[in-house]
Amino acid sequence: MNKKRISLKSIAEELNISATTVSFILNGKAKEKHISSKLTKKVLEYVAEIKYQPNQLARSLRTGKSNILVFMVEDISNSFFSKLARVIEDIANAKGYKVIFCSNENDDSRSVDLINIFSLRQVDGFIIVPSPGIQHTIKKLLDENIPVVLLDRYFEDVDCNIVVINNKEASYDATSHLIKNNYKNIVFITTDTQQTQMLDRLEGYKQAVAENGLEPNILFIPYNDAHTDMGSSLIINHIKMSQPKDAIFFATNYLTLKALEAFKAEAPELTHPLGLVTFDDNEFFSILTPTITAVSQPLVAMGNQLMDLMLELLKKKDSKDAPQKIIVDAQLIIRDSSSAPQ
Amino acid sequence: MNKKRISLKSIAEELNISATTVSFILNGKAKEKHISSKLTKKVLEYVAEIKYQPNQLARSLRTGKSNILVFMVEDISNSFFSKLARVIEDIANAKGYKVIFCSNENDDSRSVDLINIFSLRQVDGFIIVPSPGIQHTIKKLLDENIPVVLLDRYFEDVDCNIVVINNKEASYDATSHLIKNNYKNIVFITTDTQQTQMLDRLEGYKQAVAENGLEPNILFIPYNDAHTDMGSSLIINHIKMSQPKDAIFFATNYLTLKALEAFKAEAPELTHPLGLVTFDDNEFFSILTPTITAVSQPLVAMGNQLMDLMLELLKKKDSKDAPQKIIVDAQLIIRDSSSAPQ
DNA sequence: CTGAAAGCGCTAACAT
DNA sequence: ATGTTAGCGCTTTCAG
Repeated sequence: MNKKRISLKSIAEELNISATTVSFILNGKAKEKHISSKLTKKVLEYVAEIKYQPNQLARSLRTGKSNILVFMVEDISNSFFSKLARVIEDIANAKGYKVIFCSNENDDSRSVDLINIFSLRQVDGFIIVPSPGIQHTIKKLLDENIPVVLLDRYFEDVDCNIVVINNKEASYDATSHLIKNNYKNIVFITTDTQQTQMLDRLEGYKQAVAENGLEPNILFIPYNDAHTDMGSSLIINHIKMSQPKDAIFFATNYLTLKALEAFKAEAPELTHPLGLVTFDDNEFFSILTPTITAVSQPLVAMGNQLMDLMLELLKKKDSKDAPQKIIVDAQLIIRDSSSAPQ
Repeated sequence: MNKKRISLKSIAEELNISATTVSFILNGKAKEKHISSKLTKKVLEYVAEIKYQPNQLARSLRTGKSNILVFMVEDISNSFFSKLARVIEDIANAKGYKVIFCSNENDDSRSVDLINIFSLRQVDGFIIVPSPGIQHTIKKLLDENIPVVLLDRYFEDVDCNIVVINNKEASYDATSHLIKNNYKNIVFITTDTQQTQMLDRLEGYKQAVAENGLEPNILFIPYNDAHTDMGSSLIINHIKMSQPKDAIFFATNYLTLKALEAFKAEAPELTHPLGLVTFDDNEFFSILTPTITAVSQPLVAMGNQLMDLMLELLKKKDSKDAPQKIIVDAQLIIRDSSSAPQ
């Protein structure tokens, strides 16, 4: 049993040629380097026989490329992000890239740590759902000419490639839909983060309400309460106080989940007459009673756009083209929860 | 602006000492190597000032360690796996490891490809939800003394560390629960894969049914149909044919989802009188009508056990201790869907 | 107490 | 048409 790890060198020795030649052949430069086709064939066959696979680490160290991408999201266990992760993973794999996923919890220091750590590993590119205050870190990446695409939200003052949905319009449409169905007091429940996606959704809601001569009714849940029972309590209390109990528009999926859980457990009498619309579709929404109307973000389209952009950046890393802002249209999926009240 | 990338060497030059000394200090070997505390302090301060961070790739190439773990699951967008991923990610990060997630789709060649690719990147350890036929690849990893922990399912003929739940008992208990609640014709719906977790669940069901003098009623869905409409049709047809329409026990979460979708859309009249129990809990089960009884796999406990094992393996990679088989108890969460029929 | 030097495995100018 | 050589940035043995 040959214990010696196979390497370029060991192959070269075995075949009595130089490592360079082997390297050229393996990297498809045989033609270009005028290496005889017999030798090429011989090497290829030998390599196939012993199933040699080059050490990627050494290669990366030398070339500066790792063929690894980072996909940093708020929370990989959130179904929106995990579904999207799957789309991206598949595209990346097909193109020879591996993907590292990580969750930043919308926390700046966590984001910065993760970005630093992966930069040191010579990651080739970043797809990032940025936490509120990491403009500086993003800029640093851009300055170093590292491919970055921002997802879901962005910074006005950072000139970066981004893929987002038309949050404001989608929110406007969803609100208008409720209004058209005769709801008058639409509570908009959102978080208190000052990030673009949430502000745009709020804006769309406000505009639709104003245009129809209605009063806005907005509940801000502190971000840190949103995943806790504190969040549910705030929601339930607010709804109990609202007159008339009419409709709710949730600005993001985890608020919806928290609220539905709480309604079911503690105030089932509230949920029945309420109109409900939420951002982010979920496979369970068509099974719930009533089925839930949702603003669906087109995962596959977004994943494709994201990777198209990224692959382009990866190709021509040098050229400083103007960054692109890609806006994907969300779709309102109308189900029972938003039908006109009796 | 100093364009020169900072490296150990550049620091050494700047400070007029050797790279060796810097390396020792940075790796906490100052004491051990009897380096003067003044020098140590000076270096540490300088390094902090210029925010030097060592190139991990070079370090990995030299040491053979990457501080990266792979977590390979069937499908990262499946909520069971993405929730677990989150638990593992957090523990790993706290211990200085990064995690690469990937989905093998329960496909052997995909699994083998992924494992190979990551081996070449000197990944430190693998947590794997194995596809049916990769014993050989797992054995190869073990032979090379690479830390591997199998999750959810395993191979009888591979001597590997594993973390699983008590599938058979959990399944037996869930079936018994239905029987106790007076269900007589319990359809067990599973996939046709021959993997341990599914076989054990089937076994538990059979045993409970047999002990109570009932007839087993088993529906095998081909794995490749399970995520498609073909799967739903098979289920609906089978239930329509079953007399009496009584109860269903789903052996895995995606079957449940598919079936619930289909029932809601095409045969709402069926679902009402049926008793339902499923493997794998979901946050939406307590919101559905009726709420769904589920065998809950304790994610946090599993994640902890998994990482305990992995970290132990990582520490003493040499010693060939007997592999451990850790069995975590699942919990039956009783909700409305399994209450006694009227 | 500190440094020189070898080497992890690969790539790519620069020979020849 | 193929080989020599010099690194990529780090760790670690061995010498002093």
